[in-house]
Parts: sequence; C-alpha cells; structure tokens
Amino acid sequence: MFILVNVCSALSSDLTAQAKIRNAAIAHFAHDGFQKTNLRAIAATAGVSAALIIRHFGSKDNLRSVCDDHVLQILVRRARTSAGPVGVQDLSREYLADPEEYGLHVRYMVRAIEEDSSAATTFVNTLVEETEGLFRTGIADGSMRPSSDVRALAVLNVLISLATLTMAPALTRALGYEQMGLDVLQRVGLPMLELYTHGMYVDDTMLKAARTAWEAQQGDHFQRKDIHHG
Amino acid sequence: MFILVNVCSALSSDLTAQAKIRNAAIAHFAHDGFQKTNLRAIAATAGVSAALIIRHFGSKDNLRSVCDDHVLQILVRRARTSAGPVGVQDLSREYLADPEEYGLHVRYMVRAIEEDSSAATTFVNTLVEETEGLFRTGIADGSMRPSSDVRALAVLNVLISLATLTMAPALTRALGYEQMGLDVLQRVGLPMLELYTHGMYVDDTMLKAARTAWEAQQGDHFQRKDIHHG
DNA sequence: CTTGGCGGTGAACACGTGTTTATTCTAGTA
DNA sequence: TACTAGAATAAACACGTGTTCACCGCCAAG
Repeated sequence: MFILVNVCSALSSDLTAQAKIRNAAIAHFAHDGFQKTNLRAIAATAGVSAALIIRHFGSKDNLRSVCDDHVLQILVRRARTSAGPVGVQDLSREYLADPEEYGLHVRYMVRAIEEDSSAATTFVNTLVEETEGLFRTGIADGSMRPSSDVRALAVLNVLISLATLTMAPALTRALGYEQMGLDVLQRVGLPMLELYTHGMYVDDTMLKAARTAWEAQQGDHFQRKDIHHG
Repeated sequence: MFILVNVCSALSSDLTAQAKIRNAAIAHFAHDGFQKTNLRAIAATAGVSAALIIRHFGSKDNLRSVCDDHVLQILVRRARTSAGPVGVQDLSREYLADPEEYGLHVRYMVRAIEEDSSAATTFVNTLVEETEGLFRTGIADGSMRPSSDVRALAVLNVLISLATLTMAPALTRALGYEQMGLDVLQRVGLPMLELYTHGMYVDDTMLKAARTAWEAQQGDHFQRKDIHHG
C-alpha cells in the first residue's frame, strides 16, 4: 500500500513481467526491508503469481541481487554525473526533491546499508570516491582547507550524509517534528554548514590533546583485543 | 556462538532463570537483530527450554521490550554519569574500550535504532539532551563557538557519533581495513576533530548561499508533497 | 488439426518458528 | 509419607513463507 501505488506508473504499462516483478520488489524491499517482504506481496504488486517470481529469478535471494545491481547502476550513474558544488547533503536534498523515483532508490540503498549487503559496499565506495575527488579539487583550487587525511574526511562526510537518511526517523523525532521533510533537513543542514565553515570549538585544545594521546598510544594499540563484527 | 560465549560469565553463575534468559536474549538481539534470532537459540544460550521463555515473558515481543528497558536503563545511567570532556565520540571510544559489556549494550542499541524501536527513541533523546547541555555550558564558558541552533547541533553530533557505529562495517571497508578497531576509529576521529576545530571550507560562501536560498524558499516550502516514512 | 514450446498459475509441500498443552520434576509443608 | 504449588520440559500445534509440481492457455510451425 502507501507508496507502492506511486510506482504503479513504473509497472502498469507494457513492461515485461520480469521488469514488473523487479520494480515491485525494489519498492517492497525499500519500504519494508528484505526480510519482512514476502514473495506473495511482491507478486500481488506486480500483478503476477508468486510462482512466476521463482520461475524468472530462481530464488528470493537472486531476485534481491538483481534488484541490487539495478538500483546500484542507476544511483552510481546519477552520482557520477550530477557532481554538484557542495556534494555533501546532495543525497538528502535530492531524496526530498523527488520522492517518487530517486527517493525510492535511495531508500533501497539505505536498507541495503543497514542489512550490510554487498551492493551497499559498492555504493558507499563510489560515493567516497566521488567525494574524495571533489575534495581534492576543492583543496587544489583553494576553496577548501587542506586535510591531513582527505580519504578519511571523505568517508566521514559520506557517513554524515547517509546517517541523516538511515536515522531519519530518530532524527526527526529528536527535533520535535512529526515527519521528515524539507524543514527538518534545513534545521540540520544549517548547523552542518556552520560546522563545515568554522567548526564548533574556538581553539585546537581538543585536537592537540587527541593527537598527542593517539601518538603516545601507537605503541601498544596492537595488543588490544579486537572486536568481532557481524 | 562467537561473542555469545563471552557473556556466559554473566549468566553461568547462580542467576535467576529470568535474568539468564534476558541476558541471553540481549546478546542474541545485539548480535543478530530481533527478527533473525529465534527463541530456541536464546533458550539454548540460556540453558533452558523455549517454552520457559514464553512462560516467563509471555511472548517474544514482550521479551524484547523487557530487554529494551534493561539496556536502556544501564546505558542512560552511564551516559548521565560519565559526562566526558568531549562528549562526541565517547560512545565509540567506550565501545571499543570494553567490548564485552558496554559494547554489547551499545550494539543492542544500534540494532534498536536500525529497527526503529521505541527504546531507541528514548536513548537518542537522552543522548541529545546530554549533548545539548554539554554544548550550552561549553558555549557559556567560552570553549565552544555559539551556534544559531544548539539543539540541532546536538542532534547532528549524536547523529555523527551513532553513524560511526551503525555503519561501522561499510566505514571500515571504505578505509581498506578488515575489522573495526582502534586504528579505524582514530583514522576517522582525527578528521572529525579537525572538522570540529576549524571546519573544512576556507570561507562562508556555501553557508551564506544556503542561508539566502533557504530563506527565499520559506514562502513555498509548505506546498511540497511530504514524504512518508516507515 | 496437431504439436510443442513458453508464459503463467493454483495447490501443495517443506520447513522454520512462536506459542500451547499435557506432563514431569522439585521443593517446601503438614 | 503424602500433598501441593510452581518451575521446567518435550512434544505437538498453527501459521507464515520460500519453493516445487502438475497443469493450463496460447500461438507459431509442421
């Protein structure tokens, strides 16, 4: 229901059954996540039977990887071409600008990131790559400060941009709004830009302290127990 | 398996069955998420039968809410007492400092945030509140720059801190590391501190542009279609 | 007209999993 | 010892869901 009717425009016409299924699956995965959507719901949205999905895609997992590839291709192409001037919160701005198409794909990727699928890795890497390039040119032409670690800075920025999407509900509520919207985004975007232009500390006490502390720690950091992940 | 053996110390002793089940559930929910863990796995870790879980907690959902309350209580108390000087990446630092106990609870909360449970809202709100208070005193004593919107700045900071946790796998890989660890955290932490002390733009071109653009847009922003969420 | 491939379907199967039920074990008490 | 309340369990149940299977039009080729 809900937004699923919106994408009917993308599947009501004379598309092939495979495309209809794929689009319906993308919509459902983006809206409910991979695990929570069942094949019968996808089938209903696509106007086919559940058996046909298996016939065409073999399994639910394979359907997912096909959707991954499709969304990834679209988003990556879009990320490469539309290298905006800021490049930081483009993602969230475009997300709100065109909820029907772009928003669907971005939401799909957000879900993929949360579930840590392989497509998410490629997507994040592409974003980092583009951002890093943007930063390097910015530093070269003098519009940006030089950084000790451009790569890490790019990662940090992508992280922040994506975080506003993945944690949109919590963020929205924390600011007292009901629904994510342009107002919420501007409310967060302004401090973000302020942070980007002049930071939030008045001097470099913290920075120096951290630098010396970490340099001193370099000798024994390897004897720490590592932490397991996923 | 994996980290679950680590928490055996917390449940192998003479705890009551309810506590054993609760701890086992917290470990499993933190490690695999709510949906992917089944009652029989929790029962096995706790050394009891699946039926006993239902007997004591009524349902899986209720068990979840009990775990939510328990973890929330611990984390909130800890957040309130240990108001560190920086307050920004404390979370991730403590996360790595004590993976066995604190890390488990933080991971639990990260999962709760991803699944957007009600406990996550309370937790995020608490963090934002604490951070905002920290910022206001920092601004008052002159160690921090004044901000046009302290609340939003606090939200932004909590967002960034939590993002490094929720997207730890993607972040780690984007920097070319195998596993999250102190090295990764320092690699991101340094640019973060640099960003916090002097920003990354050399002038306020972007900031001014955004400000004027948004002010001009204030007249017609309400006629945009809103986006639906979750 | 028959035939064979192809897109498509409904019903059934297999299995994981939350929950229920009947039963057993255990400890405290008279 | 006998009894009872509650803790704990194994087995069964209910149900959702991915997948398989037998079958059905339909349409071009012979």
